[in-house]
Amino acid sequence: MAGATVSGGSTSAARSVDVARLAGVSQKTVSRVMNNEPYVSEDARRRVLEAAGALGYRLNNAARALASGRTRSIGVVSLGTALYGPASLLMGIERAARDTGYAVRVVTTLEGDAAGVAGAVESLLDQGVDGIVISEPIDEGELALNVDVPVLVIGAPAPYAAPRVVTAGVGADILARAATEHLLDLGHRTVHHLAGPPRWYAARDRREGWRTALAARGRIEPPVVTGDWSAASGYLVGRALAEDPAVTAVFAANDDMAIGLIRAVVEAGRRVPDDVSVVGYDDIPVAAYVTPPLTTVRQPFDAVAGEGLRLLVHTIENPDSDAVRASDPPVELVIRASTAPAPSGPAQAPRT
Amino acid sequence: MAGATVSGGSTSAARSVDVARLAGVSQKTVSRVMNNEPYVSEDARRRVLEAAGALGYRLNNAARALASGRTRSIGVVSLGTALYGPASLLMGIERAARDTGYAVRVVTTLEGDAAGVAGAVESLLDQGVDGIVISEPIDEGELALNVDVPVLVIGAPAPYAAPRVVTAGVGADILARAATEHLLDLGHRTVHHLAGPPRWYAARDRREGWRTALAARGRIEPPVVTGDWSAASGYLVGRALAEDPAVTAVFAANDDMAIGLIRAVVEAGRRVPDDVSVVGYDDIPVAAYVTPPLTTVRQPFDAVAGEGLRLLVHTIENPDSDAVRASDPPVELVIRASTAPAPSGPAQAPRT
DNA sequence: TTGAAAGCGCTAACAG
DNA sequence: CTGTTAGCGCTTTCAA
Repeated sequence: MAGATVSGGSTSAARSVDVARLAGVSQKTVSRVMNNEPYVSEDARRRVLEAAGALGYRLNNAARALASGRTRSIGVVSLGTALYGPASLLMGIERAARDTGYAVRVVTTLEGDAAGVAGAVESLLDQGVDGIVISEPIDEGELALNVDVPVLVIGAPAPYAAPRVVTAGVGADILARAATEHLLDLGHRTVHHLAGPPRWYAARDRREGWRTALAARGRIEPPVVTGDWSAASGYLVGRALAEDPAVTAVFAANDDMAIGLIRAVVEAGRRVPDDVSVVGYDDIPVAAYVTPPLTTVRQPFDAVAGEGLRLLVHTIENPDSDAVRASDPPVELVIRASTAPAPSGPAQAPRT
Repeated sequence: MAGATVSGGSTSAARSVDVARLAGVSQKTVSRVMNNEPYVSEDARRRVLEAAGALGYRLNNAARALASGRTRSIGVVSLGTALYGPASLLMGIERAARDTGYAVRVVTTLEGDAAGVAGAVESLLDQGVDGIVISEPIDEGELALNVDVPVLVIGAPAPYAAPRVVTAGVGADILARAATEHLLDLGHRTVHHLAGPPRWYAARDRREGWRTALAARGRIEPPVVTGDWSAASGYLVGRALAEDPAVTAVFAANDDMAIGLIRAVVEAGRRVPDDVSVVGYDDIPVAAYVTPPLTTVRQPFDAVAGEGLRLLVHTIENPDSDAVRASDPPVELVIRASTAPAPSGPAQAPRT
């Protein structure tokens, strides 16, 4: 094909034999040079590099993959939204992958996607990847992935029956617990929870952390209200919380919902944090600047992506190594102005 | 390789010859079936599909690419941040690409990246792609991309000297103009501008639109202050604006900076929108829920990505077609509560 | 409608 | 240190 579509004198892409000819070496030597292999004389190396430059030579990746059986690329399954968490993770993964010399293929899923994560993984496998990253997955039932490449699951306890799985970024429960305790320490009788979609592992973790904190202090556990991560949902389902005078402290499963909730509270005529304290989760870039600045939990997405990818690549390149779990990254409660001591008095000053 | 390394009974991945043997047809017929080519009897097709299923057969993409000269994948150069605009575009591109049957490879750049966009493009070309999307690029000087695949540039007037370039999503100036006029219509004497980094085409477009609107009504053009798209920068550089009593209306180049600016205004003891009106750009998901809800310009990222990608694929598959420019997508000014009539009198007064 | 033969451009052994 | 020989698993002719 190459060259066949070119009508004029335009030269089709140079191949390694062309470089070899020009450099006066064998094709194999060109291959050695391009792959930075040892056992090439400095002189030969120089000549090859020169010839390659002159010809604009570029290794053909398809041929390389076919011959070697390795694609040198990893596939990422990411949620197809611009939500801060998934997007940050995706960017972090790409950067980390590039550092390790792997290219990145991406497939996104949407919630309610018929094919779902399994379909995305299939598609990645069709494309050809040496490893797969599943970022912030949803529980779609015990998924038996028939995968022969290592899989990294970020933000979920590896619900996949795949051969070699590494996990990273699990442990949101600890932070959710810290967030809840912060509110309790402020004197609130109990803490309400505005949860994420129950099928998300991330949502479950945070809910568990909240529940644990409450249980540890013997507080009553109010019914959970559930949103879909969006500020809009935080606003909608938050209206009920906002109007309930018993509610003085809420831990929202992410910052977007926290912001929506705050709006609902404000519109209900109550003040944040004077009447209602709110804690978010993620520390999105605007969190420090909204009104009031949001107390929240900061996740080190880059660190999670980086360490997870390092482990994945290790597993790819050392097929016999055991599956591992990345160490939990340092997380941090960022206290700003959306939380304050519980309103004093009989519990709440009724305002309508 | 396949089979050669397998010592025991472990089966290595099935190849098309294996399927052919099982189905009792030639390898070429398997190829025809897998590619949905015509001229295969229904019976043969069925037998092949059956055998493929039984063997868990999967077309080898590397071999396919090598033999056909087409990779069926497109590369995306995206800014490596979770900023709403770039992230939305990336997700939209992936979705659109999948709809057209192309896989997606991603390379991110960071501002101040030594290699920059050119380096990212190189890396994509090394990986092997049939087309390239450059999303929201930065002006790094007239870039002569030595590229032999079609390029789609989103959000910039194609500063690339590449053979076949399509552009999409250019035209922010019109909306920036509408945003500015909205403020002028509200009775503000003039409108200040909190701009994005000057090297971003998106930032320039918005600034031009603002400038045009001002000029058209003969208003004075106040000095521009510049941020880096982040809420933090909006807050920092916004403090000067916030404290200047002459400032009653500001058009910020994106919502994050608008939010940071509002915080600065509030901290300066002035009210939004009573004393200062603020308009953002992007309509990020929290824009409707921050305090006050933000008047902003909504960009249809999905539509831009979708149409741009359609054109790119068309150009890939019809090499002789002319380079085109996607039609400008419908954009929209969303009026919320961060804008109000100019404070009357020499000082400021409450609004309606 | 089907199949045989000939590569695509590279890496993997194995010799020199 | 360098080259030779075989494929990798497909798609592409071209012939039947």
